[in-house]
Amino acid sequence: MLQTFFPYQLAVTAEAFSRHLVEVYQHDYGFSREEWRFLFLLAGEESLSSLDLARRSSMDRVQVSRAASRLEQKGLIRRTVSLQDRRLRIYSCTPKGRALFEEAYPRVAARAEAILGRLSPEERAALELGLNALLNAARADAVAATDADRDAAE
Amino acid sequence: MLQTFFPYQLAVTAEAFSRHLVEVYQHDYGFSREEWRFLFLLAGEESLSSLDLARRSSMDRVQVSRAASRLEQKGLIRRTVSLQDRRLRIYSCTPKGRALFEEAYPRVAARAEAILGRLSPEERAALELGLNALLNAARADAVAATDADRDAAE
DNA sequence: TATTGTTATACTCTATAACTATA
DNA sequence: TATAGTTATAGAGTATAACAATA
Repeated sequence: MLQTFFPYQLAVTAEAFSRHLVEVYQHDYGFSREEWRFLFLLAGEESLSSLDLARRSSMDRVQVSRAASRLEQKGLIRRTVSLQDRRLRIYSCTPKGRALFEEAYPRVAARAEAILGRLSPEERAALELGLNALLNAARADAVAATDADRDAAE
Repeated sequence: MLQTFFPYQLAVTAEAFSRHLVEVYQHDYGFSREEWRFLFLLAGEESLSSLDLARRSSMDRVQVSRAASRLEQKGLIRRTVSLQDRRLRIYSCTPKGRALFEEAYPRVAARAEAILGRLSPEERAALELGLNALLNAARADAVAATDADRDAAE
C-alpha cells in the first residue's frame, strides 16, 4: 500500500503542513518561499552577507540573488557591496521590511501552532525527536553515498 | 533562528529524504514522482480505475492522465475504457511494467532503509507516531479552516 | 585560477481553465 | 446538468551553464 509506505507518508505530511503556512505568507503577504526564508533570517540580524544567507537557508547563490532582487524591488531589504570583499553582498532589512515580517511572522507561527496544538505533548515530543534523527540520518547517508562514489571513482 | 523553526525543519528533512529516493527511481529508472506512485499502486492490483488511482495517490485527474500517457508510451501500463461507465479508464500493468517495478521497488526500499536504519528503534517509533499525528492534525485543520470559511461566507 | 553574483535556459510541478465525451 | 478525461497555459520551483567582476 502506497499510503503505508513511509517515504510517501513523509512527503504527503510535509506537503500538507507546508500548504497551510504558504497560504498565509504567500496569499496574505505575497512572499515566495525563498523570500520568506530570506526575510526570516535577515529580520533577526543587523545585516548578513550573501554567504551567510546561502549557508543558513540552504538556498544556493542563484536563489539568494533572485530573492534579493525581488525583496529589494519591494523596498523590503537593502543590498550593498561588501567593503571587505567586493564580490560579496551585504543585506539588511529596511524598516518597512522588518515591520512587514514582524506582522507576518506571528500569523504564520499561529497557523503552525494551530496544527501542532492538536498533538498531545507526547506526540509532539516524538515528532521532534524522530524528525531530528531522520534529518541527521539523511545527511549522514548523503555523506556516505558521496564517499562511496568517490571510492568507486578511484 | 530559521533552523530551529519547526516548519522549516520538516520541509528540509522531507526534501533531503525524498532526494535520496528520487535519485534511484528517477536517475536509474527514469520515472517521475507521479509515474512512480502510479506504478506503485497499480503493481499491487489486477487493475484500477482512474478514480481509484486519483483517490489513493492524492493526484488529481490531470496528473493521473499525464502519468498514464507517459507510462502507456513506455509500454508499462495498459489503458482501456471502462465498460460500466465509458467516462472512466481502467489501468493495468503490462508484464514489462510489473517486471520493471519489481526490479526498482526493492532498490528504492533499500535506499530508504539505509537511511531509516541509522535510527534507533525508539527514534523510529517516535518518528512514525509523531508523523502520523501531524498528518491527522494537518488534515483536521484543513477541514476546520474550510468550515470557518463556509461559516464566514454565510 | 578560483569564487561570487548575475542572467539565461530548461525541465519539473502545480494550478486552472477550456474542451470533448459520457452520464 | 454534472462528471471524467484530455489538452493547453501560466506560474513557481529546481538545476545547470555561461558570463562578468573580483580575489
